[in-house]
Amino acid sequence: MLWERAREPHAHRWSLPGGGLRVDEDVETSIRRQLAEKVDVRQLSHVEQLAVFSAPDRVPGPRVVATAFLGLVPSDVDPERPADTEWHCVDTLPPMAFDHSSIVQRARHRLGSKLSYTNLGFALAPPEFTISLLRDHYSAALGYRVAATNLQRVLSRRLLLEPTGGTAPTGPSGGRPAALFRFSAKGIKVTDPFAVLRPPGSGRPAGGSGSP
Amino acid sequence: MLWERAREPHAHRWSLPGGGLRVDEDVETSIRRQLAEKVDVRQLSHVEQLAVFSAPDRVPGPRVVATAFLGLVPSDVDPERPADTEWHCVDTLPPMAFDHSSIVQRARHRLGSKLSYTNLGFALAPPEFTISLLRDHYSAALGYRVAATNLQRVLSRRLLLEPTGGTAPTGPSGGRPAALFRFSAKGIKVTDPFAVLRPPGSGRPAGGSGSP
DNA sequence: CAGGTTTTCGCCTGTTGGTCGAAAACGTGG
DNA sequence: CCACGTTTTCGACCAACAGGCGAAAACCTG
Repeated sequence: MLWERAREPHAHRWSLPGGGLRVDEDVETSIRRQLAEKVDVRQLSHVEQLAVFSAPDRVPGPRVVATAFLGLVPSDVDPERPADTEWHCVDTLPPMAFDHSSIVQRARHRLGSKLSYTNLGFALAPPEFTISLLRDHYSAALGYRVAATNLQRVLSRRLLLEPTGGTAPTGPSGGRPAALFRFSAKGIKVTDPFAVLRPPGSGRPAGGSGSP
Repeated sequence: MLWERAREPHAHRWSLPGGGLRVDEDVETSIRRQLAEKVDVRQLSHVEQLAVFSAPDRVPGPRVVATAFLGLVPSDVDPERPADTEWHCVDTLPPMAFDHSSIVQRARHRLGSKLSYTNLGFALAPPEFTISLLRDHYSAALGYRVAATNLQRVLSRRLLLEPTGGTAPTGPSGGRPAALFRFSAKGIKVTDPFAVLRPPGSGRPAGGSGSP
């Protein structure tokens, strides 16, 4: 979500929402306050620090150091917003102000990396969703098509998918109605990658069928 | 590596190296400059942004926002350093100044997370090393014992291990001399987790043995 | 009710990683 | 100089995991 700058510098170019840090708030409080001036922050399903951008010449004039955040909103909500802000596709970005273009690139990269190893995918989906919707989100974020079969199996194994029993309304061209799922709170909370080198005891001893 | 503060506030408490950002440098340049006042920065094998710490009261007096970094040094080097600095074990830290204790915790967590999914392990090892040494480093950083067999297989599959042909001197209690390896530059450079949901084409089609 | 569409499920395959045991290569002490 | 302990290395086995169909299920339209 970008907004179009009205004043110099970089007038009429698109910009990420943000602003100055006050003396009595930390950076996360600040970014939520900045965002609240544009949209309803309660819709935010995920917020995390991305990185500090601090090149001396990244902004003309006095020195400005930026702490960039990655924020996600479920795909079914379109928060009320002022006239100068608009949603943009990350693949077709307009000319952007300052170094905001590289910030977006970094955010996209981070999202893709974390998607398949964490629960972050659920931050993109509404409370109840179909596997197909989830598949579309994953495909878009990762840049390649993922199979619905694998997605469901992987997430089910981690006890993250819980069927609601309901089914989604069928599409305009027919087809079997998709089952609805929700994010199971009893599932594994994953904010870090799973370890490839696991602790001992997570495997099974080989049953020695026994050559003599 | 910590240094003992001589002056108030928090005199005689241990502190992470750091200092103010100059107007003509970015944060990474700055942290390298700060560190250069203590040790030989050329020994640093890895440097990455960790997080911003910005609680309004994290430092008494005027507001200070910190960008924390994670820096690694190979285990065989012990850089020259002034008298007021010292290496400490992360499990037994002394009373620390400001919020530096939580910064260290965060860094330790990050190291463990990234270790098994990236090439970061090599930043901890000397140019030539044995599998046992690598195993010890991984075990220490992850907090549990990893098997040398698995470690070697996992890293070999990623084409990261390259035998030098030499062997390490045998220990005081005998034992087979360990083969030496080096980090292969032709291996896969991994800074992000491997994707669990892989792109299509990475699996193999099922050979239909064919029920009628 | 025949055709098209979308979802769902089962089965197969290749790969990965944990475990274990045996063999190899070294030092030491009797 | 040879049995013994020690450490590393290698091969084999097994379970879990993830990708790839293809058939069946469930819905709509005409």
